[in-house]
Amino acid sequence: MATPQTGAGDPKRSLELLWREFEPQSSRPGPKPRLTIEQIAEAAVALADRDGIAAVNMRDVAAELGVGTMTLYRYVPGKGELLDLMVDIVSDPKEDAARAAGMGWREVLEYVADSTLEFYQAHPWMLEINQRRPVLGPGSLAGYELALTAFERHTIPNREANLIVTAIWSIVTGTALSYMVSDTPAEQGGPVSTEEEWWEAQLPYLERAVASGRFPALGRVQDENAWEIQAQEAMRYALDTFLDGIAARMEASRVERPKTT
Amino acid sequence: MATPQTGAGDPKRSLELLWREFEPQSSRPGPKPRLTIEQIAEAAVALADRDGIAAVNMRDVAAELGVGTMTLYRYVPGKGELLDLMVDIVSDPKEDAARAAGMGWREVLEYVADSTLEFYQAHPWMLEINQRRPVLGPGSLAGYELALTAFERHTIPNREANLIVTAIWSIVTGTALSYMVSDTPAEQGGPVSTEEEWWEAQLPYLERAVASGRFPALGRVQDENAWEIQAQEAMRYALDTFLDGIAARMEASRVERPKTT
DNA sequence: TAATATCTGAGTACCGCGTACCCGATTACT
DNA sequence: AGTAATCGGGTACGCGGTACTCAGATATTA
Repeated sequence: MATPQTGAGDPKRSLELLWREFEPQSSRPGPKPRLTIEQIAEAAVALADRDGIAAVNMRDVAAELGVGTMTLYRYVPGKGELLDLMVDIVSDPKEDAARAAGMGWREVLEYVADSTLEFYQAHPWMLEINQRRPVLGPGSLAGYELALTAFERHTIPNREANLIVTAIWSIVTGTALSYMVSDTPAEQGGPVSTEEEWWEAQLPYLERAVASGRFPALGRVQDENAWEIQAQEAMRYALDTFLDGIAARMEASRVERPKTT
Repeated sequence: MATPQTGAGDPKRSLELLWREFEPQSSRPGPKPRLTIEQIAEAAVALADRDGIAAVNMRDVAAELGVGTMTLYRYVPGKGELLDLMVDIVSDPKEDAARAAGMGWREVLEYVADSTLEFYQAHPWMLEINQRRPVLGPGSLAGYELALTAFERHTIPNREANLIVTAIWSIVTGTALSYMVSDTPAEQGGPVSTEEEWWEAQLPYLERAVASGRFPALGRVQDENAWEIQAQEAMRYALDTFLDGIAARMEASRVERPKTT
């Protein structure tokens, strides 16, 4: 568990946990549980939203809920599985899905991209998590489902639809990673706390590097506000350009073999 | 250090470490160092390439070099700074820069994207690392410099050049994240080791989810080889589409205000 | 209603990892 | 030669994940 990553625990147990709706347990002897899995996940998410993913540990999550540390293990197999659960719960677009109904394909994709960026703003710890081995639960599937609805009334090969959705996810996540250098409160105790201080520390070195002449192209980009770019702007630039390319391609194929609507 | 991320250590000390070329130390009393900073970084990189970033710990890196654990701290302030060093060292495009000379802008950008994908194949642990607070050292700057050379002979506003380079980085990194579900040897001891087993475990749940009717669009994408997509293909699709958009934009601006070459 | 099987909550302890501290050995400058 | 700084590396501590364990509570079954 050194690296917070999805699928770090036993994936079978993660899947059982995420899809627990599939196996409603019958009534059993013994006391009723004091907690629910949802409560634990929400407490962990709240902690992560507030202090970053590094602050999420079993002791503190338990303390947040007013129970002993080991009590959590009655509900969740381990920290790895809890992380998968957190990811799936926040990934659920919930009521967003309804809003996308009736939009055109481009509108839906733009809406998905925008709300994903907002999502990263609300849960910056999602950018700290290594997403290899995604554990697909109801939440993630709902998110993918939402993106796919863009092509509901269009004849796009499934394979291409997948490529498009992945591309958009890449664009949004990539720009979020590049520009959301969030100041997680967790590290405010560290030697350099704010983003501003961060760049300030690097400046003298960058200046010397450019002065050395080893980076001529970089040196030419020193003017104006070339570096003052926000996540929203960078994402929209990449997204718009990409969607222009898609639109051109769709237009071309429509001209090739005309089709009603 | 729970989360392996750049800039986790003291950034000032990281910068001093990365830009150590700026301050060549004069001869000092005491024994000659047995190691060099490069050796340590390379040992750590080799370990990460082989077993993933989670396998990189001070004890094992030291053992790899045949020295005591604490000896490393004579050369490197701490693990966080070592990680920044590893990132910067592998980020250096080295001889790639020469090969890009003379290429057209699109060719350069495609070359950068392709070699970045290969880079992730060689160093999959770079995808496991959280890149917030990038510490800019000579290696990363050289990488950025290489991408910027694409616009050397074109009049593109600096701001836009930045947006394009970032977009390409997002596309490559995003698709790598999505499709390079690498089987890091480190976790081969775990309950599910190969990628195949991984998807196999998820399949029954996905089938039940689709069968439930809650994900109609997903259900429609069940045919053919819609899900069999490789990183290379996904990246090229997104990249080509994006570059098409850029080309169209450049063409439009050239028509607007004609310019020689 | 009584018996029983099972579950809950939580303290204790262990292990892996980063690293602070310390000491003897070594070597350049005066 | 004397001095002072540096090098190697052993020891130990703190933090975080979690295995083990057991007393007490409680829903089901007879």
